[in-house]
Amino acid sequence: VTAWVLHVDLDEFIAAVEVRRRPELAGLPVVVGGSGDPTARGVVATASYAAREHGVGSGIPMRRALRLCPEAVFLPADHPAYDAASAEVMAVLRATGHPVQVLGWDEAFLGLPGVAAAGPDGPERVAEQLQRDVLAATGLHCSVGIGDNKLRAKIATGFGKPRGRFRLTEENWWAVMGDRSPDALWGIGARTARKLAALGISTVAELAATPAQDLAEALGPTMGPWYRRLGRGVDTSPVDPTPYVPRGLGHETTYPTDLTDAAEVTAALGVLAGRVAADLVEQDRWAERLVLKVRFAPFDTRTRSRRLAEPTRDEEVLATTARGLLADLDDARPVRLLGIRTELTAPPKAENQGKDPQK
DNA sequence: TCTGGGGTCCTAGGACCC
DNA sequence: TCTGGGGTCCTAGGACCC
Repeated sequence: VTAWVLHVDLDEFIAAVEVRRRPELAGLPVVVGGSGDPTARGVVATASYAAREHGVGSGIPMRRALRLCPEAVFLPADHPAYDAASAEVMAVLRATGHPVQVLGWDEAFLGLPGVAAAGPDGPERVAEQLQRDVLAATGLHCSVGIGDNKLRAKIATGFGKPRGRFRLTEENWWAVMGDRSPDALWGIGARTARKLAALGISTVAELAATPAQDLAEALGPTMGPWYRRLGRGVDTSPVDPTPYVPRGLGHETTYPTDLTDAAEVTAALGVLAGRVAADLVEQDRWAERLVLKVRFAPFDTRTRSRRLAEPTRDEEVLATTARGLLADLDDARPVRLLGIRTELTAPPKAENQGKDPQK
């Protein structure tokens, strides 16, 4: 039985990885995103804390980041470097022997059985040791949320940043969360918060007190009741250490300048199909459905999808299918973005995993 | 807000079948 | 056919997260 859940989240992960290999950047405003050129199209992936003091944050356009903080060091995203650093961190977490559920490059849940947290200081001791171990092994700082379930642990982390810990349980849930806006919850964003506000629900406590049926009618039979559970901090899902198996795979590109020529668009779809096919081969997976995404200038986005006649990883089949879907749109406006995503067939049964998929 | 790229899951309407 | 009800699949789009 799991007594506690820890949520480990690296502090300014991408910026920290860049600073780690270029120590002269320590303490400076560092902004990573897009091509690294702050005058080109792209948004900020991560900003160092020094850059955040100028108002630069994840998701804002690089051009705006340049205006807010002209002295910042701008760098392109280097995915292989972040993959490698992430693997170092996850290895430290797994070395504890506790189940680890990876959420992304820089986050994971750990399940602590009762005995591991039975000491006089509870799970804080385990969290502190983890922070020391991660720092010693990787040079990276992290924050840890401590909860009686995954939802509360995940939310708690934000209150512990940077380099700290915070405990959020049934006991202090209402004191900490009750008066906050519902979008403080993991799973409720700006759009849903606005819909809730229109229903007269503007705090977590009000959300928790709303009958599930009212929420189901307004927000859907699955989502409505789920939002109510979020409001109460209820989450029964286990820490699941099963290795992640992707269900889809794709690539998309926002072009430096809009594509206006049909031949250019045709060629660009060929490039995307080639990247997707290469990944399918590399990961030994098969596509059974293809989704074409087109963003016409200035920002009107359409998708068209088609089930493939048979599972494929053939570049030409993907390109031809995507071009056919584009032709169906019958729209000659300039193109800002093209994307090809595939949905994958179930992977071949792993033989020596020792995992029971039913469990 | 001149607005990235990689994902996941849910919803709703229509087709199709019995 | 002036057509009931239920189930499943397909497709487009929405919302969220890192």
